[in-house]
Amino acid sequence: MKDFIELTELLKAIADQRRLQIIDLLSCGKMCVCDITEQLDLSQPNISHHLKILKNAGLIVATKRGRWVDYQLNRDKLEYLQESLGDVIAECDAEECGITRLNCEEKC
Amino acid sequence: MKDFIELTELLKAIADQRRLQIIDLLSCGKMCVCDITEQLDLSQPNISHHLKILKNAGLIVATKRGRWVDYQLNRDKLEYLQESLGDVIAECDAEECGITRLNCEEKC
DNA sequence: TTGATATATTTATATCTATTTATATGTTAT
DNA sequence: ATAACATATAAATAGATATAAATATATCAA
Repeated sequence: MKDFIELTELLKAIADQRRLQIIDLLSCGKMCVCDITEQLDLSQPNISHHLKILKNAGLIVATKRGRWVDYQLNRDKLEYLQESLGDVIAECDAEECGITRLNCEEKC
Repeated sequence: MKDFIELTELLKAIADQRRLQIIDLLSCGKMCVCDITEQLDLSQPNISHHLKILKNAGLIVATKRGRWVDYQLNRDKLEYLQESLGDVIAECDAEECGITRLNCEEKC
Protein backbone atom coordinates (compact mmCIF):
# COMPACT_ATOMS: atom_id res chain seq x y z
CA MET A 1 0.00 0.00 0.00
CA LYS A 2 1.42 3.38 -1.02
CA ASP A 3 1.92 5.81 1.81
CA PHE A 4 1.44 9.18 0.03
CA ILE A 5 3.45 10.90 2.76
CA GLU A 6 4.98 13.58 0.54
CA LEU A 7 1.77 14.25 -1.36
CA THR A 8 -0.12 14.57 1.92
CA GLU A 9 2.38 17.16 3.15
CA LEU A 10 2.04 19.22 -0.01
CA LEU A 11 -1.73 19.05 0.09
CA LYS A 12 -1.86 20.03 3.76
CA ALA A 13 0.31 23.02 2.94
CA ILE A 14 -2.07 24.37 0.31
CA ALA A 15 -5.33 23.22 1.91
CA ASP A 16 -5.87 26.59 3.54
CA GLN A 17 -7.77 29.59 2.30
CA ARG A 18 -5.07 32.12 3.19
CA ARG A 19 -2.30 30.07 1.68
CA LEU A 20 -4.23 29.53 -1.54
CA GLN A 21 -4.65 33.29 -1.72
CA ILE A 22 -0.91 33.72 -1.25
CA ILE A 23 -0.19 31.25 -4.04
CA ASP A 24 -2.71 33.03 -6.24
CA LEU A 25 -0.94 36.33 -5.61
CA LEU A 26 2.45 34.83 -6.34
CA SER A 27 1.21 33.26 -9.58
CA CYS A 28 1.55 36.81 -10.89
CA GLY A 29 5.21 37.04 -9.97
CA LYS A 30 7.62 37.73 -7.14
CA MET A 31 6.23 39.70 -4.21
CA CYS A 32 7.51 40.95 -0.86
CA VAL A 33 5.90 40.14 2.47
CA CYS A 34 4.62 43.65 3.02
CA ASP A 35 2.64 43.63 -0.23
CA ILE A 36 1.24 40.18 0.46
CA THR A 37 0.23 41.37 3.92
CA GLU A 38 -1.52 44.38 2.49
CA GLN A 39 -3.41 42.35 -0.13
CA LEU A 40 -4.63 39.76 2.34
CA ASP A 41 -5.46 42.10 5.20
CA LEU A 42 -4.00 39.80 7.85
CA SER A 43 -1.50 40.51 10.58
CA GLN A 44 2.16 40.40 9.60
CA PRO A 45 3.09 37.55 11.99
CA ASN A 46 0.17 35.55 10.67
CA ILE A 47 1.35 35.98 7.09
CA SER A 48 4.88 35.03 8.10
CA HIS A 49 3.48 31.87 9.65
CA HIS A 50 1.65 30.88 6.47
CA LEU A 51 4.66 31.71 4.31
CA LYS A 52 6.80 29.50 6.48
CA ILE A 53 4.46 26.56 5.99
CA LEU A 54 4.48 27.00 2.22
CA LYS A 55 8.25 27.41 2.24
CA ASN A 56 8.83 24.34 4.39
CA ALA A 57 6.72 22.34 1.96
CA GLY A 58 8.97 23.62 -0.83
CA LEU A 59 6.10 25.28 -2.68
CA ILE A 60 7.57 28.78 -2.49
CA VAL A 61 11.09 30.20 -2.33
CA ALA A 62 12.36 33.24 -0.43
CA THR A 63 15.03 35.68 -1.53
CA LYS A 64 16.29 38.57 0.54
CA ARG A 65 16.47 42.06 -0.94
CA GLY A 66 17.71 44.62 1.56
CA ARG A 67 15.31 44.60 4.47
CA TRP A 68 12.61 43.04 2.31
CA VAL A 69 12.05 39.37 1.61
CA ASP A 70 10.54 38.43 -1.72
CA TYR A 71 8.67 35.20 -2.23
CA GLN A 72 7.96 33.40 -5.45
CA LEU A 73 6.41 30.13 -6.49
CA ASN A 74 8.49 27.01 -6.95
CA ARG A 75 6.85 25.85 -10.14
CA ASP A 76 8.65 22.52 -10.20
CA LYS A 77 7.15 21.54 -6.87
CA LEU A 78 3.72 22.76 -7.87
CA GLU A 79 3.86 20.72 -11.05
CA TYR A 80 4.95 17.70 -9.07
CA LEU A 81 1.97 18.22 -6.78
CA GLN A 82 -0.44 18.41 -9.68
CA GLU A 83 1.00 15.33 -11.32
CA SER A 84 1.00 13.28 -8.13
CA LEU A 85 -2.58 14.18 -7.45
CA GLY A 86 -3.46 13.25 -11.01
CA ASP A 87 -1.82 9.86 -10.55
CA VAL A 88 -3.90 9.07 -7.47
CA ILE A 89 -7.12 10.09 -9.13
CA ALA A 90 -6.43 8.50 -12.51
CA GLU A 91 -8.56 5.52 -13.42
CA CYS A 92 -6.48 2.50 -12.57
CA ASP A 93 -5.29 -0.07 -15.04
CA ALA A 94 -7.27 -3.25 -14.49
CA GLU A 95 -4.27 -5.42 -15.24
CA GLU A 96 -2.05 -3.65 -12.74
CA CYS A 97 -4.61 -3.69 -9.97
CA GLY A 98 -3.95 -6.42 -7.45
CA ILE A 99 -6.51 -5.39 -4.88
CA THR A 100 -8.51 -8.18 -3.31
CA ARG A 101 -12.23 -7.60 -3.09
CA LEU A 102 -14.08 -10.08 -0.96
CA ASN A 103 -17.52 -8.63 -0.84
CA CYS A 104 -17.94 -6.27 -3.75
CA GLU A 105 -19.52 -7.32 -6.99
CA GLU A 106 -17.26 -5.17 -9.12
CA LYS A 107 -13.77 -6.54 -9.66
CA CYS A 108 -10.74 -5.09 -11.30
CA MET B 1 -9.71 38.99 -3.61
CA LYS B 2 -10.99 35.50 -4.40
CA ASP B 3 -12.01 33.46 -1.38
CA PHE B 4 -11.27 29.90 -2.58
CA ILE B 5 -13.76 28.54 -0.04
CA GLU B 6 -14.91 25.55 -2.09
CA LEU B 7 -11.41 24.67 -3.28
CA THR B 8 -10.14 24.83 0.30
CA GLU B 9 -12.86 22.42 1.42
CA LEU B 10 -11.99 19.94 -1.30
CA LEU B 11 -8.28 20.16 -0.57
CA LYS B 12 -8.82 19.72 3.17
CA ALA B 13 -10.85 16.61 2.42
CA ILE B 14 -8.05 14.94 0.46
CA ALA B 15 -5.11 16.34 2.43
CA ASP B 16 -4.91 13.24 4.58
CA GLN B 17 -2.87 10.12 4.11
CA ARG B 18 -5.72 7.73 4.87
CA ARG B 19 -8.15 9.50 2.61
CA LEU B 20 -5.67 9.61 -0.25
CA GLN B 21 -5.28 5.87 0.17
CA ILE B 22 -9.03 5.46 0.04
CA ILE B 23 -9.23 7.51 -3.16
CA ASP B 24 -6.39 5.48 -4.60
CA LEU B 25 -8.27 2.26 -3.84
CA LEU B 26 -11.46 3.62 -5.36
CA SER B 27 -9.66 4.74 -8.52
CA CYS B 28 -9.79 1.03 -9.34
CA GLY B 29 -13.56 0.87 -9.08
CA LYS B 30 -16.44 0.55 -6.66
CA MET B 31 -15.63 -0.98 -3.29
CA CYS B 32 -17.50 -1.75 -0.09
CA VAL B 33 -16.48 -0.46 3.34
CA CYS B 34 -15.37 -3.85 4.59
CA ASP B 35 -12.87 -4.29 1.77
CA ILE B 36 -11.55 -0.75 2.22
CA THR B 37 -11.19 -1.44 5.93
CA GLU B 38 -9.25 -4.59 5.25
CA GLN B 39 -6.89 -2.93 2.76
CA LEU B 40 -6.09 -0.01 5.05
CA ASP B 41 -5.83 -1.91 8.30
CA LEU B 42 -7.70 0.73 10.28
CA SER B 43 -10.64 0.37 12.62
CA GLN B 44 -14.05 0.30 10.96
CA PRO B 45 -15.37 3.42 12.76
CA ASN B 46 -12.25 5.27 11.70
CA ILE B 47 -12.78 4.34 8.06
CA SER B 48 -16.42 5.37 8.29
CA HIS B 49 -15.30 8.72 9.61
CA HIS B 50 -12.91 9.31 6.72
CA LEU B 51 -15.49 8.14 4.19
CA LYS B 52 -17.95 10.61 5.62
CA ILE B 53 -15.52 13.48 5.15
CA LEU B 54 -14.88 12.51 1.53
CA LYS B 55 -18.59 12.04 0.94
CA ASN B 56 -19.51 15.39 2.49
CA ALA B 57 -16.98 17.07 0.23
CA GLY B 58 -18.71 15.38 -2.72
CA LEU B 59 -15.59 13.51 -3.78
CA ILE B 60 -17.12 10.06 -3.35
CA VAL B 61 -20.62 8.64 -3.63
CA ALA B 62 -22.24 5.88 -1.59
CA THR B 63 -24.70 3.26 -2.81
CA LYS B 64 -26.33 0.68 -0.62
CA ARG B 65 -26.30 -2.98 -1.60
CA GLY B 66 -28.02 -5.15 0.97
CA ARG B 67 -26.15 -4.74 4.21
CA TRP B 68 -23.08 -3.47 2.37
CA VAL B 69 -22.38 0.09 1.31
CA ASP B 70 -20.29 0.59 -1.80
CA TYR B 71 -18.32 3.73 -2.42
CA GLN B 72 -17.03 5.09 -5.69
CA LEU B 73 -15.27 8.21 -6.88
CA ASN B 74 -17.20 11.20 -8.11
CA ARG B 75 -15.01 11.92 -11.10
CA ASP B 76 -16.75 15.18 -11.93
CA LYS B 77 -15.82 16.63 -8.56
CA LEU B 78 -12.29 15.34 -8.76
CA GLU B 79 -11.85 16.92 -12.17
CA TYR B 80 -13.23 20.16 -10.86
CA LEU B 81 -10.71 20.00 -8.02
CA GLN B 82 -7.82 19.46 -10.41
CA GLU B 83 -8.92 22.26 -12.69
CA SER B 84 -9.47 24.73 -9.87
CA LEU B 85 -6.06 23.99 -8.44
CA GLY B 86 -4.56 24.41 -11.89
CA ASP B 87 -6.22 27.82 -12.20
CA VAL B 88 -4.69 29.04 -8.96
CA ILE B 89 -1.24 27.85 -9.87
CA ALA B 90 -1.30 28.95 -13.50
CA GLU B 91 0.97 31.81 -14.43
CA CYS B 92 -1.22 34.89 -14.39
CA ASP B 93 -1.95 37.06 -17.35
CA ALA B 94 -0.07 40.31 -16.92
CA GLU B 95 -2.89 42.30 -18.46
CA GLU B 96 -5.51 40.85 -16.17
CA CYS B 97 -3.46 41.33 -13.03
CA GLY B 98 -4.48 44.38 -11.06
CA ILE B 99 -2.43 43.74 -7.96
CA THR B 100 -0.70 46.73 -6.46
CA ARG B 101 2.91 46.24 -5.53
CA LEU B 102 4.40 49.01 -3.47
CA ASN B 103 7.78 47.62 -2.58
CA CYS B 104 8.61 44.89 -5.02
CA GLU B 105 10.71 45.48 -8.07
CA GLU B 106 8.83 43.06 -10.23
CA LYS B 107 5.53 44.33 -11.56
CA CYS B 108 2.78 42.66 -13.48
C1' DT C 1 -37.69 -13.95 16.62
C1' DT C 2 -32.91 -14.33 17.59
C1' DG C 3 -28.28 -13.87 16.49
C1' DA C 4 -24.72 -12.39 13.40
C1' DT C 5 -22.88 -9.07 10.27
C1' DA C 6 -21.98 -4.35 8.00
C1' DT C 7 -21.92 0.26 8.73
C1' DA C 8 -22.73 4.60 11.15
C1' DT C 9 -22.83 7.54 15.12
C1' DT C 10 -21.54 9.27 19.64
C1' DT C 11 -18.46 10.51 23.22
C1' DA C 12 -14.07 11.30 25.08
C1' DT C 13 -9.44 12.40 24.50
C1' DA C 14 -5.16 13.64 22.48
C1' DT C 15 -2.93 16.08 18.92
C1' DC C 16 -2.50 19.58 15.64
C1' DT C 17 -3.34 24.19 13.66
C1' DA C 18 -4.59 29.17 13.30
C1' DT C 19 -4.50 33.37 15.39
C1' DT C 20 -3.08 36.93 18.58
C1' DT C 21 0.18 39.46 21.33
C1' DA C 22 4.64 40.45 22.44
C1' DT C 23 9.31 40.47 21.31
C1' DA C 24 13.56 39.69 18.64
C1' DT C 25 16.58 40.17 14.51
C1' DG C 26 18.41 42.46 10.85
C1' DT C 27 18.57 46.47 7.60
C1' DT C 28 18.43 51.18 6.26
C1' DA C 29 18.26 56.24 7.05
C1' DT C 30 19.38 60.15 9.84
C1' DA D 1 24.75 55.59 17.42
C1' DT D 2 19.91 55.88 17.20
C1' DA D 3 15.46 55.51 15.27
C1' DA D 4 12.40 53.52 12.00
C1' DC D 5 11.14 49.78 9.29
C1' DA D 6 10.53 44.75 7.44
C1' DT D 7 10.31 40.33 8.79
C1' DA D 8 10.67 36.36 11.87
C1' DT D 9 10.06 33.96 16.10
C1' DA D 10 7.99 32.71 20.66
C1' DA D 11 4.40 31.97 23.81
C1' DA D 12 -0.37 31.62 24.84
C1' DT D 13 -4.87 30.41 23.57
C1' DA D 14 -8.76 28.88 20.99
C1' DG D 15 -10.50 25.96 17.64
C1' DA D 16 -10.29 21.99 14.62
C1' DT D 17 -9.19 17.15 13.69
C1' DA D 18 -7.86 12.15 14.29
C1' DT D 19 -8.40 8.21 16.83
C1' DA D 20 -10.35 4.91 20.04
C1' DA D 21 -14.05 2.83 22.56
C1' DA D 22 -18.69 2.09 23.08
C1' DT D 23 -23.05 1.87 21.18
C1' DA D 24 -26.73 2.21 17.69
C1' DT D 25 -29.00 0.99 13.31
C1' DA D 26 -30.07 -1.84 9.59
C1' DT D 27 -29.95 -6.11 7.04
C1' DC D 28 -29.69 -10.87 6.52
C1' DA D 29 -29.68 -15.85 7.98
C1' DA D 30 -31.20 -19.49 10.88
